[in-house]
Amino acid sequence: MFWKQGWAGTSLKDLEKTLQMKPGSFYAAFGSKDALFQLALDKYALDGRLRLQKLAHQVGAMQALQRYPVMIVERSTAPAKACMLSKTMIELQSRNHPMATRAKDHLQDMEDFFSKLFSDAQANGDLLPEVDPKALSRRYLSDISGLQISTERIGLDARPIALEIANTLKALQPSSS
Amino acid sequence: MFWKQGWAGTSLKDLEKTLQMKPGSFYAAFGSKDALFQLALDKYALDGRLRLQKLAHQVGAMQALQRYPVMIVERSTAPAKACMLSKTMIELQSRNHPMATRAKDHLQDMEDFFSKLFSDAQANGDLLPEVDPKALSRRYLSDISGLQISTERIGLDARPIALEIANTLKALQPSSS
DNA sequence: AGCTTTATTGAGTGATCGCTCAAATATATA
DNA sequence: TATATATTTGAGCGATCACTCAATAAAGCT
Repeated sequence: MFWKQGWAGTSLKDLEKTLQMKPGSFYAAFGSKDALFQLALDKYALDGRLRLQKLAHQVGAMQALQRYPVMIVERSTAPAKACMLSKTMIELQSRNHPMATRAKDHLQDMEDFFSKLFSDAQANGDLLPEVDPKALSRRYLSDISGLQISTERIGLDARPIALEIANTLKALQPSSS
Repeated sequence: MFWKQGWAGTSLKDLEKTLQMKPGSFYAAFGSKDALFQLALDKYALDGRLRLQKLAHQVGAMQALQRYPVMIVERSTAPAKACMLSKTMIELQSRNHPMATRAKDHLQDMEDFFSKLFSDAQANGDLLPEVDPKALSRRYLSDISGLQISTERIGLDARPIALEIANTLKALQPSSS
């Protein structure tokens, strides 16, 4: 619900209804709205990382990074298309809300994780050695962020964008593979 | 203020203080919070379009589209880095708020305008004829959206990303220029 | 100046916000 | 079963939300 509706867009009444909890129970269990939001935000970041990690383990880092944008577009079960980390940062940055900083840090973690995967890909010979993993991961995260914004535009088919991002990576593979 | 703080993040008290208006005057002048928001949103969309249009008139369509991402990153006077249209869509889509649809439509207008500029560039011989302006503009808007998200990440230097987006376009120019 | 029209004022509306806490209920221990 | 501990309940707190409107002041017209 936080992911879909954002911080301000989710009221305690909404949460109480969904969780089937009265105010008192809610505060006994979670402490505050912000505390639950942080749980949700951290879980979002962790789950995303685990999903990519698992995929990389199955099909290799380079393949995983190419499939990832397509996965994002096609995942229909998600409560929202846009990234919860980006949404949170965008929504709460101007209020100097602690969750904005936390979201920003999670985005940095994502970038670092992408960078690690690109390094792995290089070690496997699936990515040209002259490419800088740090620079590429920064660009890649930016592309993914844009893709997720685009995916939120109802009526627009974002799949071609996802494929183009994937193809850009494919072009960075050694020609033999 | 709406651009920076978003719809929910901007209260009438905030607006009254900044505009130096009492509630009555505010409602006499604008009708409602939503009405003023729409004025701001439409002005944002129009101004952005005019800025790019002017630039295209000065240095040509292809040059303008290459400078645009760099402009976004370097513009320090703007109240926020991220695009107000994206922010609005992201914030209000789940509430089925009319402004979300309007923001989405403005984004589509932007994409169409980009497409027109790419067509102009082709007509001028500044863009390879085999490129599809519609597909390119869709990807370009997505890249710009991602860039704007990245620019919002304080501590991160987004200029390299902007330059990479520009360079991607440069690679689509006929080799002679 | 006198009158009409227009604009501004700010206290106050009901609704909703996140949140509290004493009372009621359920669970665990003796 | 009797007592102690833990949990749930929901009315209601002060604050803030977008917004209204009768009273007041300013501007325009003859």
